[in-house]
Amino acid sequence: MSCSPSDHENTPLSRQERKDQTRKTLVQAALRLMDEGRSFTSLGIREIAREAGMVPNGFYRHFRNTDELGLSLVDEVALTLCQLLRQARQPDSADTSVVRKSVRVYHQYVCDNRLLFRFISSERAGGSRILRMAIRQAVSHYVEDMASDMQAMPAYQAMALPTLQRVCSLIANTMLAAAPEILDLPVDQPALAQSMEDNFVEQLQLILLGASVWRSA
Amino acid sequence: MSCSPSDHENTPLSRQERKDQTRKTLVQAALRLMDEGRSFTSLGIREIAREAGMVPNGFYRHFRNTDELGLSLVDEVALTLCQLLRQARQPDSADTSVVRKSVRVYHQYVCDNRLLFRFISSERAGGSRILRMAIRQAVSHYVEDMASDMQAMPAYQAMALPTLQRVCSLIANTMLAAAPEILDLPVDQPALAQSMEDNFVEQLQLILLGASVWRSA
DNA sequence: TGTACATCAGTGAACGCGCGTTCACTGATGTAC
DNA sequence: TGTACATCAGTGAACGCGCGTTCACTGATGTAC
Repeated sequence: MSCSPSDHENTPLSRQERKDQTRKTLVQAALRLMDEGRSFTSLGIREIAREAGMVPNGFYRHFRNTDELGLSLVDEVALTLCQLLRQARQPDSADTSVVRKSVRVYHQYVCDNRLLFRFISSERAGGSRILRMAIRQAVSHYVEDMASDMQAMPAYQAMALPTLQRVCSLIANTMLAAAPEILDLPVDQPALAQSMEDNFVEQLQLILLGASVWRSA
Repeated sequence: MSCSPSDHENTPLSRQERKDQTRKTLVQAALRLMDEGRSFTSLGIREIAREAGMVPNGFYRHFRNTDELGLSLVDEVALTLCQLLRQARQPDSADTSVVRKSVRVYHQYVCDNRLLFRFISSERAGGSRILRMAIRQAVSHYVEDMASDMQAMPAYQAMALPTLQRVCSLIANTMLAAAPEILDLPVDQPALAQSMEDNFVEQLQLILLGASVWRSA
């Protein structure tokens, strides 16, 4: 009857913990449906619940409607972008190999967070205005963080913050525009991936080059 | 009983002309629905027909399903981008005022083609893979045309075509990323529009500056 | 030119189905004593 | 610790409604003679 220590680690989840878990299941179900070629505004409560393995009205225990689930998705976006930034805190110059390394890290990160990047890409300019604005704000926040990170680097200390933010905004746009292309890459054509990477690297280098000249102009 | 010359100009449309006209009405109806915050994949045959003022099954006289209508939309996108390029054929240097003028032309163009730019923006990375690919191809074509246009200019003649295409791709990305922001601008805040324009101008200048240094490097 | 027939864009009614939402419920978890 | 009660995440059935799709139709336009 009494619980062994191992039981304490596995089974006895509190009611709240179970609820949070189910909520996450619903959010993931929505992401999975979108990965199958659906847009957020086309998702229905019944199909999300079904994908999550629940009865239709179970949805209402967690969200009042799909918009509310959408905002929960944006929270996850903000978190993911924040982690991406932390992961990219190493590069500190416009040096060729560093940019290439960053591009590879980003590529991997997009693949690892495939569902979420599909969501960001498609809903950043998508149908729902609320979601669009929320994602835009998350991206803005990401850009600001990136800019203050860069300002701490020796190479960019002379640059005015607004200019740096503009540069970071350009970089973020370029990155986000690359995401759907990365996700649509056919798995059996590594040459295509390579040429896309080269292209991506050169575009970023061009931006950084422009920035360095701008700074000294 | 006989037709006057003025009648010849107005009324006597052929069956095919009437059909084409109805088809356009359906396409415009779909665009209007998307402008109201709907994504393409969430559009239904019945509501498109309703918005176009037809009986539900009238849709089938023009398209087999919504995807077929989508491809028709992409055709219009290609056409619109082509016109945009023609309209922007004047600027021929990275000179400040020219970039600003181009940005203003673009801004106006996006507003004039509001519905179509909403569609491009939201479906470029949207749910339907077919549509995504089709739009991407239209944009690629636009980028190539822009690149060969620029290559004819004295300032860019020394630049290799692949590099120019990369630059144009960056410009196109920046432009397309700006479109939804332009469309979401509140009408009563001209200051916001101004700061967005300034930002947009500086980003393009930075790209062109990077390109000019790249070329001579 | 006039007539007889073919075509076919758009109509109106009907179908089966999945949708969002509601309701009363069940039974495990949490709380008070 | 044990008992009695409250809470509430998830269930199952039911509702009215709009959906996609089909069918036979109408009547104006187009064509052949």
